[in-house]
Amino acid sequence: MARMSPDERREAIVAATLAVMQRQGIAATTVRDVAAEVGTSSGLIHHYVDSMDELIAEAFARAAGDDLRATVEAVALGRDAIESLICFFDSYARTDRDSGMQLWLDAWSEAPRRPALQRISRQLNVEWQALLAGVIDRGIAEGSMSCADSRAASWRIISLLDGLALQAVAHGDVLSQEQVDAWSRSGAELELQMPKGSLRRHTSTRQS
Amino acid sequence: MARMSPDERREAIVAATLAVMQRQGIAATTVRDVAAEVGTSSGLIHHYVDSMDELIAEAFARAAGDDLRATVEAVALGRDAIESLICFFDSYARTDRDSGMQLWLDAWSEAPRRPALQRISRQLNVEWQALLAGVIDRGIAEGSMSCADSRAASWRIISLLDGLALQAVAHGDVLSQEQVDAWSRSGAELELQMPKGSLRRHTSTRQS
DNA sequence: GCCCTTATTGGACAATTGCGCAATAGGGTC
DNA sequence: GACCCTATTGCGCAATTGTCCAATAAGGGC
Repeated sequence: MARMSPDERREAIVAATLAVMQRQGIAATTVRDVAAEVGTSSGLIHHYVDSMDELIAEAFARAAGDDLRATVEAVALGRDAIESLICFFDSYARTDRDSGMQLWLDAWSEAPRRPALQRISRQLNVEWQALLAGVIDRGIAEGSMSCADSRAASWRIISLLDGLALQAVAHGDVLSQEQVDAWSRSGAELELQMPKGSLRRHTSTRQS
Repeated sequence: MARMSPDERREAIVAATLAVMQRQGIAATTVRDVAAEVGTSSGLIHHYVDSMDELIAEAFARAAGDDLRATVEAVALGRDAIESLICFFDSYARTDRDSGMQLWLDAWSEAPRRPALQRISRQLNVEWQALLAGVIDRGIAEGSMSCADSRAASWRIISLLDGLALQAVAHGDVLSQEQVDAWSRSGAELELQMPKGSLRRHTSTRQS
């Protein structure tokens, strides 16, 4: 294989790891599979990475972090809290849930045995909740949303999103993506005492 | 090891498998670990079970099925829908969430690669939703609950429970069991348009 | 064009996996 | 007490795993 600069190579390895993880699951991701995906030998992987755990954690952090950052940027576009919340749901729905949520499931499952993965997933999850809590607080200040406890509300909404997305991945034939998306939004409307339909899809119907 | 009747032995093997699964996670459960837990040789395990996948699926079905049955019985004790729903939450809270939910996470994660496990988890999950939907429909008929779409409501509440329990397992230091329990109940009250506090804990404060 | 750094190779290594099989032994039946 | 069925053993086998390492070659600085 052609010689590459360390930065490029490392990038390629992380990207390949992510691809294998999405295809085969975290538990079934092996050094040799990653090497084959990059198109190099297995020894090269360990030349750039100390251990498999570290590599997996880094690839997960990349994927999940990108999703979060995209949603943070989407939320920032909203002129008021309601628009931000709509952008939040739009961005959340746009991410590739099937592979994205399966990755999260794998991460939660493997976390007790992979400390690096546990740290990353905890941190990102709290950031998701904090992002949502910020929007809710703004909505309360603007008078467009109302709830007894914004921390409880944000955790409940995040949990609802996780739970519903989880069902869609695990039982795709029972619940459709559209149902999950619609139910997520109406659940948030209920939680924040907003008029029905306030959170209806905003962007054009772009589907991954 | 003492010779046992096939039924007893099979029972012991499934029980041991469950113990190992809860201790080490589904992915890290090996034939030899199970054999050591039973106190026999590894060969004996395969004398009773065709494959590891089958054994894992059976052990999971046992554990998760028992939890579901316990809740079904608890719900049956309620004289009206509200009591039944309280019993539902009481029973749900009483189960050992830490190991129970971790088992579910493992199952969802492994499902794509273990057909037997996928079938069981799908079936049980739908039964949970059906159980809750039945209570809600009764509540609507009795006039004590109200919602636009009972199917949507039951899926949302189930998803909320899953999502919150998941957070408690994955981030036990951020969310406490008590918070999760309280937030689950208040979420259901909101969803079903019931007065605040309607679903407060019913049984004596028994904690696992 | 030489040389030294280092990216890259390809296989060795020990540990672990699920599964199979021939041998052993325990217990119920006659 | 002899016998037969089968529960039980303990090891072997092939495949797979993460990790390591000596050898190779590519490419940039002089």
